[in-house]
This record gives sequence, structure tokens and C-alpha cells, in this order.
Amino acid sequence: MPKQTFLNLKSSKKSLITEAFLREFSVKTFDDASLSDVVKNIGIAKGSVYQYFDDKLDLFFYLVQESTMVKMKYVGSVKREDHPDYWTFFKVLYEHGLQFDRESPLQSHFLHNLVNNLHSPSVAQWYRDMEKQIVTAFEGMAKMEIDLGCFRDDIPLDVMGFMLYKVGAAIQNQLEYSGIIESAISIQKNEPVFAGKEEIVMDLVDKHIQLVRPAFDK
Amino acid sequence: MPKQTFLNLKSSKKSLITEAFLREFSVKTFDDASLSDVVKNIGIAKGSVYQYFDDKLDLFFYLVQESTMVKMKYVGSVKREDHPDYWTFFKVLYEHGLQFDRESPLQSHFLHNLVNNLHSPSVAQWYRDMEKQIVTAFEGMAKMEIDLGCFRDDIPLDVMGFMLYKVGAAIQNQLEYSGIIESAISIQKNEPVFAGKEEIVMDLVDKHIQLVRPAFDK
DNA sequence: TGGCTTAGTGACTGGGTGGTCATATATTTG
DNA sequence: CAAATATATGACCACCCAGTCACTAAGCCA
Repeated sequence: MPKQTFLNLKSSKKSLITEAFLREFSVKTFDDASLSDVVKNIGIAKGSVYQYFDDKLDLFFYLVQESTMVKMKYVGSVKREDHPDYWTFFKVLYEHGLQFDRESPLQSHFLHNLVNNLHSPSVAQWYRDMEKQIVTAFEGMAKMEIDLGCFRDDIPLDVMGFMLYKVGAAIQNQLEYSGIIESAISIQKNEPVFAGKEEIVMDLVDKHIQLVRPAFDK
Repeated sequence: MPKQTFLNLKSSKKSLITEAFLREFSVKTFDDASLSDVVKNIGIAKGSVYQYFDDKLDLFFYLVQESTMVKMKYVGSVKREDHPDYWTFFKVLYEHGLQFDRESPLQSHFLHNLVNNLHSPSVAQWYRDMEKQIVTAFEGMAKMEIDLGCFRDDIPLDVMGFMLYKVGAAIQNQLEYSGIIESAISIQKNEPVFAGKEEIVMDLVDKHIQLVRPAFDK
């Protein structure tokens, strides 16, 4: 958690710092991100960072928490019960994600890049815990769909939940793989992750759903 | 490529070195792997490494190449045309992979861990190229299945190929995620990646296939 | 034996890092 | 105004790394 000193800062300086570090962590691995570079760029002393945060990890977690909170404002309101099936629910979730991306591009970039920090030893354990939460959430959704009679019930729940998680991630992967989105470039241009690619993205989402549905639906 | 000096070494020393570095790169990221540590452990001078290889990357690529060649001896003989459908073909491929793992555990660990090097800046570009090759191979297989009338033809080929790649990888992911395999531990105990877990693994392969088939089959 | 080629060595270089701390500067309080 | 408190600073520390190089040792051949 940031120290009181940081919270006391006037908000323009707070966001100067926050945004600079969001940028750095969006482009580099946790271990590769360089505090020295960032403070040089924004013209504050390295010591200041340590008046605001305990250490690099503390700073990183603060950014995770803030970005997640912002994203939640967008996707938190999307409820399964307002949609006829999991897949339209999923699609709407994605649409709200795009809105988040448009309106909070830095946070979006940061969260988008989180997965790249997977194997930075310093955050590996933490990442495992976070992944566990996500997978558990997907398992819960799968369970609900099975109970509703929407998903098939002949596959172990953990297998189904895990695959649901992976096919969700696969869309993001393919977008990056195929070069449709190039987060490293778009962040330099101060653009959202999906800038101008919204239709292509939603189109790919449709294709993925169309492909994958028969594996899950009853 | 290793220098002549390395190739001239008597094979016991060659494998001492090879195996020590396979171990190191199996447990750490490319950037985190420490030549200094390894040479200390096996009792040779750091300078020697640079008489054998141009640099760290050269050494790494040598290990990739060697390990891949060994694995190919196992899986190279498995042909699609000897099996009734993609899924039994895939399963047999996996079985041969398990044999490779049993008989060449160090190479297996190394290749297993390759994906963790994904975002080490020093190898990121190379990894992209490798991934491109793999995805292309999966696309080719998808195309073949469509032409054979086995896979559905209403999904763009690239989407299908990419998903085929991802669901293949998902098995490995889930094995690691669920703690069924713990490569970091098994390598310390000098055990293969899948030691004693063969039935569980093949069982999970079956479950994945059962789940995912309806998405691809016509 | 001596001479030549190949292999092996480890102190050292240059560079980067996260984190510290004594000191200086603002800002608030009385 | 002065005193006290909260911020800001940047030189500095300890650490670790890949890679170099002048030098030593070993093996081989005549």
C-alpha cells in the first residue's frame, strides 16, 4: 500500500507518477522495469519513490489494484442473469472491456500486459494466486451453466472451467499474435490497446464463440 | 553454433556442460539464468564457456536445437495418415512425447520450460518466430482435416488453427496449474516432467479431447 | 627433449539495478 | 516571525551480471 505521503500529494503529481509507472510496466516485465529510468523521465528523485511506496513490489501492487478498480467500474455491472446465455453475456463483457480500453487506455494497457509478468520471479507466486482466482471464477460460471442445463454435464468441472478460461484468453492471444493489436506501438502513440480495431475485435470474438460453442453447449 | 573447441571436447565433458545448462535454463528465465552460477557449480572457468560458444544466446540456441532434435526422434515418426482422425493422431503424439520425457528428461524439462522464456527481452523476437512456425503447422493440420471432410469448414482457417494450437497447449497448462506436474520440483529430484503421472496425464488428454472435439469435428 | 597448438583460467571491466540516508527545501503551525 | 514538521533530493552502497584477456597448462609431434 502506498504511504500517506503519496496520498497527500496533489492529484496532478499523483497521476504524473501513476501514469509514468503504468507506462513502464505496460512495456516491460516487472523485473525489467526500471525505476531509475522512470524517475529520470518525469524529473523526480529516486528517493521520492521510496517516500511514496515501500518498494517496487508495493508500487506494482498499487497499480494493479487501481487499474482493476477502474476496470471493475466498467465490467462490474454486467450480469449473467440479464442475458439469455453465457456467450452473449461473454460478448457484452467484452464490449464493456472495449469501453474501458477507450476511456482508460493506460490502465487497459497495464492490465493487458500483466500476463507478460507471469514469469518474473519476483511476482510469479503472486501471479499464481491471481490466476487461481480467475480460474475459480470460470469454474463457478461453468457450474452455473451446467446447473441451468445450458452446458453439457459429461466433462469434469475443473476441465471445463479451465478450458473456458483458456479460450477466453485465446482471443487476446490471437489478436496480439496476428498483429491486429500491437500494444507496444499503440502505447507509444498514446492510443488505447484496441484503437480503431473495435469491429475487427468483436468480429473475432464472434468467430471464436461460433467455433467453441459446440464444445460447451448441451 | 558452438565453436570447434566445444565439439572437440571429449563427450563426458560435453555432456557435463550441456546438462548443467539444460538444468539452469529449465529452472530460470533466459535473462535470469546465470552463467556464473553454472560454471561455479560444475567447476569450470567462466572463460571456458566463451571458448565453446559466442555468447549466452549462442549457448541457448544450441540447447534448443539439440533438445528439439532428440524430441524429433520420438515424435517424428508419428504420421497423421496412420490414424483414423486428428484426435487419435494427437493422442499418439502425446504418448510418444511421454516416452521422450522418460528417456530424455533433461531435454524434456528444457523444452517444457521454453515457454517461460517468452518475454525475456533477449529472446522475445526469436520466440515469436518459433511460435509463428508452430501456429502455421497447426493451421496446416486444420486445413488438411477440412479437406478430408473431418473438420467443419464454416470457420476461418486462421481462427481454427490458432485455437487448435491453444487447446493443445492448454493441457500442459492445466497439468502445471493443477499441480499434477511440478517441473521445478521434479527436475531437482532428477525425475522426468511426467514421472509416475502418465495415466493421469493421458486421462486428462482424453478429457480435453472429449470436450473440444465437437468444436472442430464436422 | 623442445616447440607449437589447443584448452583452460579467473581477476577484471563496464554497466545496470533496487534501495538508503544525510542533507536541503518547502510547508504548516503557534 | 520562528520552530517544527513533512517532502524532496541525488550521491552512494552493495550486488550481480555477461563478457574479456593476458596468462598458464596440457597435449602432441618431431
